[in-house]
Amino acid sequence: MTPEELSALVKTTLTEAVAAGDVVLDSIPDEVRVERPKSRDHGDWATNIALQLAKKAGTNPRQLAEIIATRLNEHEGISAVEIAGPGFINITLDAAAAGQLAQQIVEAGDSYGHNEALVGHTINLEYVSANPTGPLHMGHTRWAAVGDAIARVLRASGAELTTEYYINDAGNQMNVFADSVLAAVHGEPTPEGGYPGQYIQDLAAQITAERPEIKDLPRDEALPVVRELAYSGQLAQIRKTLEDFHIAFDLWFSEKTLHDGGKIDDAVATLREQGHVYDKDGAVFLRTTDFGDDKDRVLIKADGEKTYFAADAAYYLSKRERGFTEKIYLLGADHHGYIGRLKAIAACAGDDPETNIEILIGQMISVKGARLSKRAGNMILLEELIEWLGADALRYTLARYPTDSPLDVDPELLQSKTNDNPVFYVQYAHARACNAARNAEAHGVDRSSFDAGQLSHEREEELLAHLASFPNTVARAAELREPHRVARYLEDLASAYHAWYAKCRIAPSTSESGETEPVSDLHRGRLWLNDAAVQVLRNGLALLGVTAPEKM
RNA sequence: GCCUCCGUAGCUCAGGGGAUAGAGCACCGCUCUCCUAAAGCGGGUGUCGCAGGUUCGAAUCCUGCCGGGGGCACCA
Repeated sequence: MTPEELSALVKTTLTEAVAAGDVVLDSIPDEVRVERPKSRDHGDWATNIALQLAKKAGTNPRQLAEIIATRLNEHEGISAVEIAGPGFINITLDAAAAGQLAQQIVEAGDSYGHNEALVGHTINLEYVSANPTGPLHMGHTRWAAVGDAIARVLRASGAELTTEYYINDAGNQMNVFADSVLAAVHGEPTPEGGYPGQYIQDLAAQITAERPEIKDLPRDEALPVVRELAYSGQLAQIRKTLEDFHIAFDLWFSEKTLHDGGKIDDAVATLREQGHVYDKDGAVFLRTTDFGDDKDRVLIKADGEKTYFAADAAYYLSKRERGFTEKIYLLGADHHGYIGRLKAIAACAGDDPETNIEILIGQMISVKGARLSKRAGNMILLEELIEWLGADALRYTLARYPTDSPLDVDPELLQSKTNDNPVFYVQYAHARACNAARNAEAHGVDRSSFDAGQLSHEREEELLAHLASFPNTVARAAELREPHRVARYLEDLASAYHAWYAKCRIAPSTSESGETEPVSDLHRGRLWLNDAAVQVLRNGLALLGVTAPEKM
């Protein structure tokens, strides 16, 4: 029996009690929370439902708990129900009812953990969106790892999701970029305010190799060509780095297409119709202060040029037209000033800024002892971090912390192979479990039958309870956009696995006289449980984009 | 000045209004003639920054203060 099934059972019980007139309640909550209590003395699962509803039911919590407990106790699979403290209901399951879960997990396979928490939500998730004027650096890595993990938990929770990378390929910084590369093509120093860094030289060399004639073209003819080649070269390199980080976007959205397609004018017109646009001093403003922004924002400058803000608005409207109910933006802490104006865009467009748009701000990260890149001036590059630390360790570490806390990555820790390095601890549990299964098979243990009641060891109950909590963990991670919960969960699960492994042997043992004990239902049952643990460790790591090695 | 995030064990950090606030590290022991000891088990640690408030109950929610990180553009 899973906690979800138990929760449903408690709810049914409550409904029945109301129908029978034992309890007076206007409404029954949609969801009854069933939790794993901290202390094992408090049973397998506990609910505080009686504490929550006592006042509404016009009774005291213990009395209400008593009514629920009596009815609950009659159900199959429940071995004990106790009322404790102010009115907690503590529930203990039959070993067989708890053990059944192992088989359910194995049968569910990769889909175990998938849930329906976000069914019906059509979500757009935009992240990274680094300018294509340089390589990805450390500032982008956190959102790359966390954003992709969020995407995975959202999908696992039933959301319909599109992930997007917004390419800032219009505007002045592209001209500056092109100027810088062109200067490098001619072997000239970087222009004032241009992009420094060896990568500009590299791009120039690449372009010169492909198109040697560019060097001889007049400047105004060379510039657009260089611009296009440098842009596509840099973007390709960004995509390659993300691929190496095991990240794929559904859509690469070009800002330029907004300009070229007249989408910005359309957006201004739409916002004007909504009554939020005004003209002043020759410029066109959006009255974002109506919705909490600290100042109105310019859409079109007095010189007729469209601002980045105008493109941001047009992009938002594009997302809106494409039918997304929730538009999530992942931004670095340096962009937190954008919250007000982006929310205001949503409000001006007629959306609810509380629900239709979400802006997640990630705090800064640093890496101890990281060497600054020669290639990119003062930056630490994502590609170099991947090469140095490995995609698995990097992704896991970045996804392990809530994004609102600053993070200092310790490379030495990431490379250590002991249990103070969480990614190795979890991966090792998986590899160890795979090895245990191979060993058991070699000793003749098979999966021909499954007797759930065999899994009655204390460590088995503990492991089963952890395995049971996985779907709820995924659902919570998705609802709160907090994938670090999955990582923390995996560490707890790995710990429960190691503890079980130390006490409960899967393969039959050999006595001192050299006789091997016969394979029993206990061995088979444990192999099923081991399979279930392997499955959940793998599924959890997959949500973080981390591999689950079968051997280490 | 305004906005925003943070403050929990010696360190790095978890913690969904619930029971005795938890992990890992560090420190001290113990456990491999059978599955990976890259592991497990035991040992103590707290004015949850401070002060009010909400409630049956607050590390958690609200307000104020103190301390620290980050940010303010007709920039891109």
